Amino acid sequence: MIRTRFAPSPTGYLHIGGARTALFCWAFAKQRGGTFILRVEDTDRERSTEQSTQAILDGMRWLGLDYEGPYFQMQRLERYKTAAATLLAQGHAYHCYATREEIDLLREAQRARGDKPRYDGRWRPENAQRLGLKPPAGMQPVIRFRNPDAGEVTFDDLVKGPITVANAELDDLVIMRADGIPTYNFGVVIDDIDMNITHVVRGDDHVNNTPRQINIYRALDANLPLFAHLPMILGADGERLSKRHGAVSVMQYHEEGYLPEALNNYLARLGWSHGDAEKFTMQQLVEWFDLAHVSRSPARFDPEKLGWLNQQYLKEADDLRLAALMAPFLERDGCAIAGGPPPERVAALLKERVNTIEELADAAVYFYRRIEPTAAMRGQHYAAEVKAALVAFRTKLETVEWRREAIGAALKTVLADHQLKMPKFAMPLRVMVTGGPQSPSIDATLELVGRDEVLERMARELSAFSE
RNA sequence: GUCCCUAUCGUCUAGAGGCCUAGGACAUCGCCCUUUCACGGCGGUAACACCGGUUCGAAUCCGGUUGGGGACGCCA
Repeated sequence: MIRTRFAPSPTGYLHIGGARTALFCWAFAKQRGGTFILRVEDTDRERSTEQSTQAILDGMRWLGLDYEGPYFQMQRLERYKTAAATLLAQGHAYHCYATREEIDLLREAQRARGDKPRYDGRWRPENAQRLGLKPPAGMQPVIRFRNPDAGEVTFDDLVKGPITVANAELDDLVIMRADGIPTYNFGVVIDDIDMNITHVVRGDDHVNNTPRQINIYRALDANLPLFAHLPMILGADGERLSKRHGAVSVMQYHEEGYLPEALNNYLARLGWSHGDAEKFTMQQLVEWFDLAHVSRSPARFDPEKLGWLNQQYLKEADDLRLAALMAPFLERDGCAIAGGPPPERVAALLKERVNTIEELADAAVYFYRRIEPTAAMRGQHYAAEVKAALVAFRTKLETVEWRREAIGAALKTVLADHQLKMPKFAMPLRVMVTGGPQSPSIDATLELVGRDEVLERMARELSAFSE
C-alpha cells in the first residue's frame, strides 16, 4: 500500500512550490491507489503560526487536494524523546554542550579556510574525554546524531537516479534541541517511519538531507522508504521564487480570479509531462501521473502560460459558476448586480475574451454602471457626420423588439439609409454605451445593457457631438 | 569555498542509439475571419551549451569544460 505525505511548516502561506509538491504527492498516491497524508511540521516555535496552518489548509482545500490528517509534530513530542533516548542508549547519539557562539566561531574559521562548515565532533564521548571537556553545570545539552565516519550513502532517487554522498561530507547533526523539541531531520524520519510512508516525494532542496536521514533510519534499524526529489520552481526571471515575484501564495491566485483546475493543470505541467498533453483534468492527471516523467532540472514559472490555460478553463466553465465568482469583484467595483442584466449572460458573453475572473468582472462593469467616455475618446470617435444616423437609430430602438437579432437588423437599416460603413457607426455607438472602444458585438452588447439604459446613455452622449 | 543535482526553441516540454530534415504548447511575427477588441483558423521565426570519446550510427551512452539550481542552522 502506497503512502505519501506533504509536510509543510506553518511559517507562511501555501506557495506555488509547496502546492506543486503537494499536487505530485497527491497524484502519485492516487494513481497507485494509495493514501496521501498531510503533516504539519510545526517544530519551529519561533515562526510557526496558527494562521499559517489555516492558510495551508485553505490552500489545500481550494486546490481540491484531499488528505489523511492533518497530523501535527508538536503533538508527538513524547515519541521523539523516546526515540532519541534509544539512540543515546545505543551510542548512536550523544549530548553536546557546545554553545551557539562556539559553533559559530568554528564555522566562521572553516569558511575562512575554504572548508565546508561542519561540526567537529568535539563532544563525541571519546573526544570530550580526550579534550578533558566537562559538562558545564546547569546547562541543558542538545542531542547530536553520531554520523558514521567512513563509507558513503547511496540511494536510488525515483526522479534523479542513483545519488551518492560520502559520510565524510556529513557531520553530527543536532536531532534534539535543548528544550526537547526535535529538529527537522529527526522529526521527519520518526514520523515517516511511524506513518508508514512508502514514498518520500519532496522538493529538490532536500536531496542533501537524504543521506543524513538514511543514516538515522539505519541507526534506528528501520526500513527505508523510497525517495523522489522534485525539481524546484524558479521565478519567471530564473531566480528563486520569493515575495519579489508577486503572487507566490496559492490563495493569491484565487483572489486574482484563477480557477483551481487551471492552476493545478499548470503546476502539473511544470516539471512533469504526458507526451504532448497540455490540458487535462485531475482525473487524467491521476490516471497518467508517474515519477518517471518528472523532469530533473528546475523550471521557470510562466504567468503568461498560466493565464492562457486559465482562459481555456474559463471558456468552458459553467456560466452560473462564473457569475457567482465574478460577483464579489463587481461589488468591489461599485456595481449593483441586481439592477442589471443576469450576470450569467454577461459572463457567457465575455468569458472568452479574458484570462481571469477579475478581468471578466472588469470587462462587465459597464453592464452595471455607467462609464463616462473620456474627452479624448469622444474626440476620436464622435464624428459629426454620424450623428444623424445615431439619432435615427436611437429612435428605432425605442420601439424595436428587444432581441439581439432585431437590434442588429435595425442597425443595418440605419446603415443603409445613411450610407455608412459598419465601423464608422458602431464605434461611436460602442463608446456611447460602454464608455470604451472594446466590447463584444454591438448588438449583443446593447441587448444586455437593456433598452432603458441604452436610450439614456445615448441621449446623454449625443449632446457631446460636434455640430 | 566545499559537496550534491542538472543542461533540447525566449519559456514549459516530447524524445529511453537509427522513426529527428528534432515534435507539441505558451510567447512572438505574418495572413485569414471580423462590427472594435478578443476568440478561432492557417503559416513563419526559433533549440539538442561546448569539447572529447564509445558506436556502422548519438539529442539520446561515457568523460571533461562551461552555465544553471540546491545544500552546507539548536529553519524546515
